[in-house]
Amino acid sequence: MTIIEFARAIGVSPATVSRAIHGHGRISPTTRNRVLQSAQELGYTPNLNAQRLVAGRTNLIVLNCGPQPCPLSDMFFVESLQGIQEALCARGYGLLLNAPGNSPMRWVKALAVDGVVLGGDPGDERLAEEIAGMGMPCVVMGTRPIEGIVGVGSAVTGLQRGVRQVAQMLVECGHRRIGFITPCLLSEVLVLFREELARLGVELPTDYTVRTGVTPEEGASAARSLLTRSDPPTALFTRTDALAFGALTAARQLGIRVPDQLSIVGHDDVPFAKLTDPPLTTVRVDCTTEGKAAVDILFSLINQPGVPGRTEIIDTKLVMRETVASPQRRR
Amino acid sequence: MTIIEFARAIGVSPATVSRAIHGHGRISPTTRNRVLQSAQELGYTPNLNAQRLVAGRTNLIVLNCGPQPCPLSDMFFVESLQGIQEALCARGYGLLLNAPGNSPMRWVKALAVDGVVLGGDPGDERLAEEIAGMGMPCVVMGTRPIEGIVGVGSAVTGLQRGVRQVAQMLVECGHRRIGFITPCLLSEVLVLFREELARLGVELPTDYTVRTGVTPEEGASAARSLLTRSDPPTALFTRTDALAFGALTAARQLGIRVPDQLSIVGHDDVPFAKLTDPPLTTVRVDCTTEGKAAVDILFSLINQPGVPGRTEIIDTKLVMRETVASPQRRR
DNA sequence: GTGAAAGCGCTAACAA
DNA sequence: TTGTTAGCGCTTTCAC
Repeated sequence: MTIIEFARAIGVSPATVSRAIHGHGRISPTTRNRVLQSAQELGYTPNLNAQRLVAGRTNLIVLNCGPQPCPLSDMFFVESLQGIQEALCARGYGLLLNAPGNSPMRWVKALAVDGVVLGGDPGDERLAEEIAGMGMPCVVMGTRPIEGIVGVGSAVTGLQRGVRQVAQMLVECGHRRIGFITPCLLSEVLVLFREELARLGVELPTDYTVRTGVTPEEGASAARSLLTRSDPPTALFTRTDALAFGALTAARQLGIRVPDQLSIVGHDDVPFAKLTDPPLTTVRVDCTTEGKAAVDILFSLINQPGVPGRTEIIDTKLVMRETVASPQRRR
Repeated sequence: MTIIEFARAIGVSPATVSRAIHGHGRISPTTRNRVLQSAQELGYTPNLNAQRLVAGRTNLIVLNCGPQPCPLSDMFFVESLQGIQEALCARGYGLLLNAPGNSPMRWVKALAVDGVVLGGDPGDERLAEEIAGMGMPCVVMGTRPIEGIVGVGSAVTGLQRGVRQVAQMLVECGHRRIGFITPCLLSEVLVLFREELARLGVELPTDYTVRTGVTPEEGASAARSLLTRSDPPTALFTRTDALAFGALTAARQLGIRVPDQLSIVGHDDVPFAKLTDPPLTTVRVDCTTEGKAAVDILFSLINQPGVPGRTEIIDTKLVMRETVASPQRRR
């Protein structure tokens, strides 16, 4: 049913119907109520596409997520989604999910959305500029903000707090020989960790850091190489929980008790982290808040175009569970 | 830039531009190429909202997912998404994600989508009828199909195969006293499992089945209650992997070696199932295929309205890992 | 093979 | 307070 048919059916003009539905424009409460009730009864709902065409707004946001599947980013993805949907919902907005591998520019160019959230992949920087260049607001998530560009905001994870807390906690517990395992070539977490340890007077030698893959198996072998040294570390910090799972396995196989003889700390707090045996002490990344912040920033950009978006940093934090204790002599 | 501005800029009529872009209608290859190239150069893209208004089609599907967050359905959700996006993408369609807690009718009534995929929650049956009643095609996922309704199709997980395989495999291994743990009041899996065991001549007594919560902790205590009996089961089958994780922990705490002294089989094959120690033997649910099937069925409904949609059943299957062995005497 | 013009369903400026 | 009407940007008959 179109607005004309509906208006005719209840004996008013289309304009009156529109006014009744939107609430603005002068209209008598009586008419308004009558129209609203009739709409209910006759099941009239405005055609969203027509509304969008005339309004030049879609009340839609597109989320661009990286090339899935990756078990890790999957988790981050789902959690972000919670926050994004919540914030969107509160404003009557809908969420379009861009297909992995496709460019979100498709939606931007066709004016099919009012803004875009970039999930935080390498390459997002260039993408953000391009999007903003077309006058479409955009916000990046992930780990490194984009600043100073008109129409681009950032809601990112601040890795520093959690990593510092790990360093402090480990040192306070009495650990001095600490190992670090990462899948990255250049790990920001490693840099921060080493920095903070140094500040606390503890050195993290290069040969106590090992670079490996992303699977637990690879984490296990990395841990093994560290733990079978003549002067093994008393604690292990891994860049991801998956690697920590492997470390846990390696320790068990070597007959090293966790946490008594070896402390292990993961990073990311994936759902399974609390299910390991013992439950993994790790660093929580609050993607839900990050998603919510991203949308909040996006809306401030939508409502006030022409300015650089702000940057919000969501700090990580240490979650104490049961894989850390003061070091004891092995054997 | 509108089609009129663009057409004027390159010295043709809007109609010609439209024909060039869509490829149908009579148009000379020369003009077509010229228009296409100019569009590229000048950056003209048709306004999607206008296209949708005039076409009466949106090239958009809405996915309705249940009330999140639930760690389990989250996994299913992400996996389904892969299949859904893939199938959608292949047809040039986009995906709208309905916010949890909101009714997808919002999009249906406003003609903002061409079809809907229901994630598979209780209540979907009524919803499906309502949606189809408005002439909008719809497909349910999940575990129980909806059949015989015009405009409604189903792509569901068939639990039977995997469960049968578990029963057969366990019995073949020599297990006769088998325990079952579930969070459900009425578990279809339990029914199927008991049935198949009976067929194989093995009884599953009521007091070897325990109903508990969804967390691993609850799984652990359920397992403990079974394992501390005077005649404990030699194998445990749990309705979910999370419960199996708990069973694994319980066994370890009781000093029972898995799989030598106790076999454990989970269900769902969540990502972490392969990360347990030892890796969990479980039943795989192929949500990606299910999502893909759902979209395929939805499109057949979109292209041929007025008929009941077909039902596709995606069978589960046993994934052998390392938590099952032939039973040995404990102690 | 190409252009002119009518409408898709809605909103908002303007009239009444 | 309400109705009339001119677009929003596009596609698609229908002439040419």
